[in-house]
Amino acid sequence: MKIEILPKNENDAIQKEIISKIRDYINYKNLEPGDKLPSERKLSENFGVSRSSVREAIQTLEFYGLLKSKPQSGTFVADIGSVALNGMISDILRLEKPDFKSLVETRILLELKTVRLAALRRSKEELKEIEEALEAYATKVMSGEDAVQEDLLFHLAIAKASGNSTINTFMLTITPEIITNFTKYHVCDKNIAFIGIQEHRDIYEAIKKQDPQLAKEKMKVHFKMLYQYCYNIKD
Amino acid sequence: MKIEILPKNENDAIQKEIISKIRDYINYKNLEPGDKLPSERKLSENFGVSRSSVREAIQTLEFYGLLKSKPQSGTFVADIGSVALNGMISDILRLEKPDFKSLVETRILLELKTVRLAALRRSKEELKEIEEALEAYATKVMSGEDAVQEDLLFHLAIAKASGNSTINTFMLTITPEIITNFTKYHVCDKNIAFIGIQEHRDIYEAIKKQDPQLAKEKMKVHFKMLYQYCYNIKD
DNA sequence: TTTCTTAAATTGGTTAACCAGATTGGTTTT
DNA sequence: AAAACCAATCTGGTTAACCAATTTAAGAAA
Repeated sequence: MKIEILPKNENDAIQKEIISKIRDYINYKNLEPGDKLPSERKLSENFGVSRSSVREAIQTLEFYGLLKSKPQSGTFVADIGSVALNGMISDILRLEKPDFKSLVETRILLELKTVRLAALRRSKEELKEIEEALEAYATKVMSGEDAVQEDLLFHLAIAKASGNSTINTFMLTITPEIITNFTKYHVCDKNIAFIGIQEHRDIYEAIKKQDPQLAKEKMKVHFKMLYQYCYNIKD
Repeated sequence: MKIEILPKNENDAIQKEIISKIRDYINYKNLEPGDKLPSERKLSENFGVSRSSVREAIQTLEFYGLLKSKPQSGTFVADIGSVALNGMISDILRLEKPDFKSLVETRILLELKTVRLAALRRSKEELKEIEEALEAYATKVMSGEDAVQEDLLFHLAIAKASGNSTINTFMLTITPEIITNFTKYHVCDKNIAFIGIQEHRDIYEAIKKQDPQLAKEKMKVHFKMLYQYCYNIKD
C-alpha cells in the first residue's frame, strides 16, 4: 500500500497555462466581442506549444461560451465584454473539482425546484417516463440488488420533465459524481432503499396530480436522510 | 437580408454520432465501471473516423465525468453502472442549447441560494472582493456607461463567497449567455441600473451583517424586474 | 514453482503535413 | 467609379507518423 501524492494531472496544468496566455493575448491586443483571434497555428507558434494543445484549450473555452470557432474562418471572442471575459477566465483557471458536500447541497437545491416545475409542466409522455423509471427502481430493490443507478435515473426523469433545460443539464453533470460517492460510502443501503420506493411513489403521485407544493414536500421527505448526511460527512 | 436555416453545426452532429457509437460499444461488450476501452486508434479504425474526432468525443465524455483517460495507459469507464451511463449518454446526445428563459429561471434559483450561503460563510477577503465588485459597478453606472459586465461580476463574487464550488461553477457557465442576452435585449437600461446600485449595496450590507434571510430578501427585490421579464419574454 | 528482470508491444499525447471551404485583394468588366 | 470575378492565401478540421511513458509477458534467477 503506497501513499500517493496525487498525480496533479500535468496536462490540466498545461491547458490552464495556455488558457491564461490566450487571455493575456486578448487583453494585450484589446480584442473586443466578435473580434477574431489569430489562427491556431500562430497561437501555437506564439505560445511554443503544439497546435492540438491550443485546440483543446479553445475547446474548453468554447464549452464555457467564451470563444466560438468557425470552420475555415477563425476563432472569435464571444459577445461578452473584456471585463466579464477576464473575470470568468480567472475563475475557470481557479476552478477545482467540486467537493461532495457542495454536490449534495446543490443537488437538493436543484431537485426541490425540478420537482415543483415537473408537477406544473410535465407532459403525459414525461409522466410515463417517470413512472417507468420508478418501476425499474422498485423492481431492482425488490430483487435485493443495489439500485443507486435506477434511483438517480428516476430523479433525472423528473429533471427532464421540469422543462428547464439548464437545470436538466446541471443535474446530468453532477449525477455521475453523486453515484460514485453514494456507491463508495454506501449512502443508500438496502434497508433505506425499501423506504425509498414508497417515497419515490409519493413524489410520482404528486407530479401526476400536478400538485407542486405536495411534490416539493414529498421530495423534502425523501431528502431527509440526505440532509443529515450532507451536513455530517467529513470534508 | 437572407433568411438562414440555422447552420446545424455539422461537427457537433459527427461528435454525437461517435459518442453514440462509444455507448453502443460499451453495451455490446458489457463494459463495467473501471473497465478499459479499446485504444483511440482501434476505436477510430472501428468507427471509420479520424483519431482526433475520437479524442474530442472522449474529451466531451470526460467533461461529463463518464470516461477518464490516463496517459500511456488507456481510457476507462467511470465508476458508474451501465444503466446510469446509458441514461446519461442518451440525455447528453439529446441536449440542446438552453433557452434564455430557463437560464434566467435557473439563475434566480441559484442566486437566492448563493446569497444566503455567502451571508453565512463569507470570509473577510471574500467580502472585500464583493465590495470591490460593487464599487466597480457603481463607478461604471455613475459615469453613464453600460455596466452589464460589472453587474454580473458582482453576482459572481457572491457566488464565489458562497463556499459551494458546484454552484459557483454553474454560475460561471450561465453568465456569458446571460450577459449576451441582457446586452442584446437591453434588459438593464441605464435608468434601471441606477436603482441597481442601491439594490446591490443592500445585498452587500446584508452579507456584511451575515444576515442570510435579509440577504435573500434583498436579492429577491433585486430580481423583481427580472422575474417579470423572465415570465413575459417570448420563447 | 515463484519471483524478478527486461525488452517488445501498446498506450495517450504531440507534431507535422494535408484537405476543402472561406476569405481576401487585385483584376476585369460594366 | 462600381460591381463582378477569380485565383492566391488563410482558415479550422483531418490524417498519419512519431514520442515517451506504461504495460505486458517472456525468460532468467531463485
